[in-house]
Amino acid sequence: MDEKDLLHELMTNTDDEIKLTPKQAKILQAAMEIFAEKGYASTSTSEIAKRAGVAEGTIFRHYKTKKELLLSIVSPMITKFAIPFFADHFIKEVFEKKENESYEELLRTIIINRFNFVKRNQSLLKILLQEISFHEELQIKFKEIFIGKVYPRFTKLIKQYTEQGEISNDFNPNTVIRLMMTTVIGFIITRFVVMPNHEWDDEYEIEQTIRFIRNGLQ
Amino acid sequence: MDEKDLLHELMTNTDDEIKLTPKQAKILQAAMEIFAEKGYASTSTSEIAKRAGVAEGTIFRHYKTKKELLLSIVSPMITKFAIPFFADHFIKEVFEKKENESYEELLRTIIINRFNFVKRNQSLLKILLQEISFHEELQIKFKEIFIGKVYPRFTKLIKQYTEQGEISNDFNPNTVIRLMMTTVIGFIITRFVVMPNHEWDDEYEIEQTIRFIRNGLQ
DNA sequence: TTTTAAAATGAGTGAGTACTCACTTTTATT
DNA sequence: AATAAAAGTGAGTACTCACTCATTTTAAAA
Repeated sequence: MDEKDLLHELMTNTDDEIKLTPKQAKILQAAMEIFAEKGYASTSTSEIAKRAGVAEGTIFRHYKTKKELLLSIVSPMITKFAIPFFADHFIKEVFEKKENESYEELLRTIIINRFNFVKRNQSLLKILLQEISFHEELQIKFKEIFIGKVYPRFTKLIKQYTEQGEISNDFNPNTVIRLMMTTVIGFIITRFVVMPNHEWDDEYEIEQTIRFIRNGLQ
Repeated sequence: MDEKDLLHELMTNTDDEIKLTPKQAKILQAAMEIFAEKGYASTSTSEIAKRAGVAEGTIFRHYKTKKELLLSIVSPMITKFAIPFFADHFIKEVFEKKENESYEELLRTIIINRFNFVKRNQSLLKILLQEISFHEELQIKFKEIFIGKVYPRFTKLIKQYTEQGEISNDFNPNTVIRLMMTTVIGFIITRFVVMPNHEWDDEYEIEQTIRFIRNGLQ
């Protein structure tokens, strides 16, 4: 898992049987591209149909509304981005390191993992960031996953590392979460959204970011 | 300065004479509100006119296009946000602290200063964040100010503090800028855009953010 | 090969859209 | 009070929008 992009995954189910018709896949691909380029509201269904090489009516055969098309593209992104924080399959891979190992390795694993995920799904991240303010369904899904899944597990981890003395207990756990997340997400957004064309030494930046967080919370 | 909001400032010149007609001010206010609520592309000029209590034609008497109206609202925000980093008037206030004083005070002054600025201009920040991806004029203005004004001064400061030993010289100066800015801007965006309704202890969060940056870069 | 259902089509529809312009009202100047 | 300029108006214009639906094409089953 995690080696394919989200769009490809949307097209196949767990047994790799085809779920979508070829035209439907074309529609998703085209919509994703244009939404990322010019935003959901400025994108017309006729333009999507054109780029997908499909009649406009075909879009509405598969998606009742333009908004439903958007949600079918963006919704999975929210879950997938948060998955290492709650899906058991990933937890073993990401969280279950040798006992008492400093959290540096954990931090590194998470950052690299999410870095590569976003690298493969830059357009989707852009669309998500743009549209989450305007569509309540996305906000609800985000809150649901964050409050229900990510936050509790995160809190537990931080308390654990605070007890082990790796994180100073002067910091409120919520503040620790905020600082960690803005640093990591801030890096990823800077890297892929704000300055995607800058020449980055990714390995170096990741290592420095880890150092910054470790020092910062000590 | 800095005690009034940007919109009010747009309405008056330096001598506090009125530059805009009352209807024009109403248009700016209404446009700002609705752009922040539902985004530029989803906002119709008829709706702006309605909320402003004005005929639709009046908008186009003052602004040739809907886009010109957007730019007249958002453009000043870019300059104003960056002003403490280059306008001489502000530099004295923000940067010229006692010599050899640790940069903690500088950091605090900048954060509090920009925090309060955004507090008074939350809608404008939201619009700026939403629209900068789609309007080249805004990107150009941003780059111009950042590369020409903010970046050089920032680099100089960081080199200075690195020589003084307050910032570890293991960090590349550009990486330091990135880490500092994502932490500060990440805090402000979390505070006012992502979770504006959360109960924040602003003073506490600001102090912890300063600590995090200081520790992180040492 | 015939039947059946799903997929795809694209001209058509009514509700907007940004913007114009001939005209009226308000304000400033003499 | 007369004149000119600026501000404001709103019906009208050409066009685009998301979405519909009767019809045709494709693909799978019998």
